[in-house]
Amino acid sequence: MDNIRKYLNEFVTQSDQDWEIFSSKLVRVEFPKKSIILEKGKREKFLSFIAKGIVRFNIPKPDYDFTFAFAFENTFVSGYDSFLAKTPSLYNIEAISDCVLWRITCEDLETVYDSTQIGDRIGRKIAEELFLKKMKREMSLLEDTAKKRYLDLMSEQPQLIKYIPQKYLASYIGIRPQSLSRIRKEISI
Amino acid sequence: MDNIRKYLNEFVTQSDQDWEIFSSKLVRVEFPKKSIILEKGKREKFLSFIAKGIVRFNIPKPDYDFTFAFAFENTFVSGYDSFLAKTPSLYNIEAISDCVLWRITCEDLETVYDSTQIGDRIGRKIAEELFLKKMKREMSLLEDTAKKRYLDLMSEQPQLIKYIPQKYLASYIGIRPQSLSRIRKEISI
DNA sequence: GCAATCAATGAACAAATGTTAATTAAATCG
DNA sequence: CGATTTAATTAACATTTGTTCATTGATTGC
Repeated sequence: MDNIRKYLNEFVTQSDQDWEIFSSKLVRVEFPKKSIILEKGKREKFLSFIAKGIVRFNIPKPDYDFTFAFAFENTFVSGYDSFLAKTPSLYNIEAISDCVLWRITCEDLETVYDSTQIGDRIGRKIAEELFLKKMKREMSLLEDTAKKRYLDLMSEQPQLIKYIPQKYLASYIGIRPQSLSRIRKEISI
Repeated sequence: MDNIRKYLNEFVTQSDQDWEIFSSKLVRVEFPKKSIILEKGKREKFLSFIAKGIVRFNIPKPDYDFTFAFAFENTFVSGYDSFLAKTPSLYNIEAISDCVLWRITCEDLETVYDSTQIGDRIGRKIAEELFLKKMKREMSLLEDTAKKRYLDLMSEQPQLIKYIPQKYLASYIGIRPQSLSRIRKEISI
């Protein structure tokens, strides 16, 4: 749990008391590789901190499985839209590798928001952080070619390329696996 | 200013006292069509509510002008990344039509965050709202064709098509103006 | 370890979008 | 209004990505 506090401290300093209120709600859960952490159609009930592992956000479709995002160790993950709007999730969240999560329920988080000085601020900072990430991604999706997105991903997260199957990477980049193969071939030449 | 309070009330009910603290900081500013509200390279100092008009987010480039987002009446607008991280803005914000904004400075907003019960909650809700929008957009950019994005935009915001030059719409959709012309031609047939 | 399954590659052709350049239409400004 | 500038359209060709299908490579589970 120390990592969670460390992560939060980058955003905002909390009193020991507030941290106690928050951390007492956290529950440790393990998910084996390929298990589904959040199922499409169900409502997200948790905000989770990834202590170990990698997850993907995906929409299973008749023709193919659409992966649009990843989340990595030492970050928060949630079906945030479902969580916030209390609507059924539009996507799955799936463990790519064996994962360890620390989770807090929606209701408990509301309690934290209401009963601590700092709850809303943490929530604000997390939402702000998520927004900035999506904004960068929006620009990349509009401006860059698939090849550039792949090269960027390689240089920014080289270790991930090893653990994430290429078909998921391809989907994330916005192309088909065959096209990613083609790009990889070009690059290596 | 009533519209601002109305907008905020959809997120969170505020006490009259909190509203007074917040609204007393708001300053009305007009921007004529084509004027620059936030200049690339400068730091965003305001959170603004659009009382009237439409703005676009753009990056001016040697070869062409890249528009990646719009903001409309009765929503908040800001160079939020620059605002939050206190870094130079990566883009311009420009008035597409004559605009009326109500602005609060970064510093005043911090004061509101610190001196009201509700400041962080408003900030959280705004950031959450922005994040959800970007998430929907991410999926659309990955999944949909340019034609589908154009048709969606037409059905969701039909009035906008009238006011926003097509070259900006094309950029927003992720294609060149020539390609948008081609798509429009196909559709009308 | 082997069979079965799934992932990655490769090639040929189709579809979508980009690029360039010319033409027409619309907006702006005196 | 008329002249000038800017925006939108069109067309021809180039490039990128998608689609289909076959083949090879890697994993999984018994």
